[in-house]
Amino acid sequence: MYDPLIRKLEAVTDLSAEDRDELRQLSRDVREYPAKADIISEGELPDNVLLVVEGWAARYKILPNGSRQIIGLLLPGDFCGIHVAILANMDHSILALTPCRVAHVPNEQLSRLTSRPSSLSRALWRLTLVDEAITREWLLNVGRREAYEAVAHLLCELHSRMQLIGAVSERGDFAMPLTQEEIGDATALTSVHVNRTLQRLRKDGLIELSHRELCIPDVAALREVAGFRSDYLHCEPCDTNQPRAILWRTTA
Amino acid sequence: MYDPLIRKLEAVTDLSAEDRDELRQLSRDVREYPAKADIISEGELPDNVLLVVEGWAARYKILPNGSRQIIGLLLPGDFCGIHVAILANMDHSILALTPCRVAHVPNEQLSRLTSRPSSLSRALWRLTLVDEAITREWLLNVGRREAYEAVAHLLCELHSRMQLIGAVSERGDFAMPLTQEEIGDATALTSVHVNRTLQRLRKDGLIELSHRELCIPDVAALREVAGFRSDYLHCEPCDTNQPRAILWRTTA
DNA sequence: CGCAAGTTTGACGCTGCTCAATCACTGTGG
DNA sequence: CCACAGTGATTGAGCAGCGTCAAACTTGCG
Repeated sequence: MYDPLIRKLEAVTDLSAEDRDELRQLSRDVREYPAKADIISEGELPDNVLLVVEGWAARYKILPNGSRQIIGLLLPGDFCGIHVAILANMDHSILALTPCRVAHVPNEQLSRLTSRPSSLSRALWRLTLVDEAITREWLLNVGRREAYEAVAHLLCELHSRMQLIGAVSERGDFAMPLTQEEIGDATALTSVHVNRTLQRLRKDGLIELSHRELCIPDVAALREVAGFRSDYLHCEPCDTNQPRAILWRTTA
Repeated sequence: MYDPLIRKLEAVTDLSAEDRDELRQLSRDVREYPAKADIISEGELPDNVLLVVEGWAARYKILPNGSRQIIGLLLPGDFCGIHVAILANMDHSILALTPCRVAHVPNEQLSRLTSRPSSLSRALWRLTLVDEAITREWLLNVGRREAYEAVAHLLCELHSRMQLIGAVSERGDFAMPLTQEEIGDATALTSVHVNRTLQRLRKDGLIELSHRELCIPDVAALREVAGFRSDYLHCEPCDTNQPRAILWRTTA
């Protein structure tokens, strides 16, 4: 069975059969959400960690003036909040962009995996690091990149993340269900401007996008215009021979 | 002795004498950085957790085109990276904006505090939550708020954070060492436009800013124009009677 | 006193927004 | 099988917020 989380973790670490088993156990309580449904709403106090099993979701906030900012995208295999969301009320909402299947993971179950020294634990912690790095990169997108580069950068990010979970075909195309309005809310542009920007990217031969399918014929070229450097996603295997993080070790 | 971290934690939780002692022990290895010095540079692999004891610092990234985005401000009592930065290379740099005193905390020492169930551990975890919430709020600032509101919002945030560590006088003013260029790099504006925006805020009687001293005569008014809602900073004490987070508990 | 860093001001232009209409696609019910 | 509606994509015209460039001014400091 295809499991995006396992794929993602195996890209950076070796998993034992038991590890894989424990990870699969996380998805015991899977619930369905239709597109456009809120999975968690601002102010809620979630009592489960959520794991997207299938579909795309988005963290977002609404301003008093009505404009929406998407502050992160959740793809299959992504946790939302992994642990910290448990400490306090949500300060933002999470919305299903497509029909979603979301696993509700009891906190205890996940903490069993994250609170012991193991390569699995290390790999799971690394996921939160990547989430934060993505948010920081979005700040650059929204703040300092022009529309053309920003949209390109977002698409590069999605390409990398989809590739990580094995969702990119050999021809280099993948399902990209975002509407232009949603791309706009992620990059702080209007859908109108996103439209013109996408057209320019198409005209320049950098992307082929239609019917929710995105193909990037020359990834290097798109990354070049986007100024995309994949290292912030930490896709490459880490040096497990040198365990520098000892978050879990309680005795020095 | 004035300790910003202890003050910050005491705002949301009760600390025992031992807790305070352990926290003070974190600052055994304090190093000095002059203004404009990099405290950590992108690509480094820090082997200590850093804790700002005195002074202001900034996380930032530089784009190929040369523009800089400040992705977070570190005030006294703030950790940088608290734990996650240890897992991999830094994807951004940290710069001393003023002369800084920074404690270098061995990972083991901090993990001793964070890996056991206690109100102190809970409070420390909460700090990382707040850091992330701040980054998300900055996304709104940079992406969806107009310059006038964005600058106002940043100043509101700084006011709240300085108040938390007891650095705001009774008259409501505090040291705000950012230059207009730095404010610009934080809000994704140019220093020229920041200048005009600050003038407008001054003219509207919302702020008094000169000589690195900021006074907000009517906090509610400034928050109003900024659309500032302090809850994302989680300043209010949490309900310790209902310990919902059991990150540390390994047996269910 | 004189330099460096930061602030202020003005003129001008570009990127991206607004408003609004039209087109395309898909699923629905008659 | 087709008219219709709803959602999203596309296009155009006009405009405004903010950037750029450049110069003058102010302040802190050695």
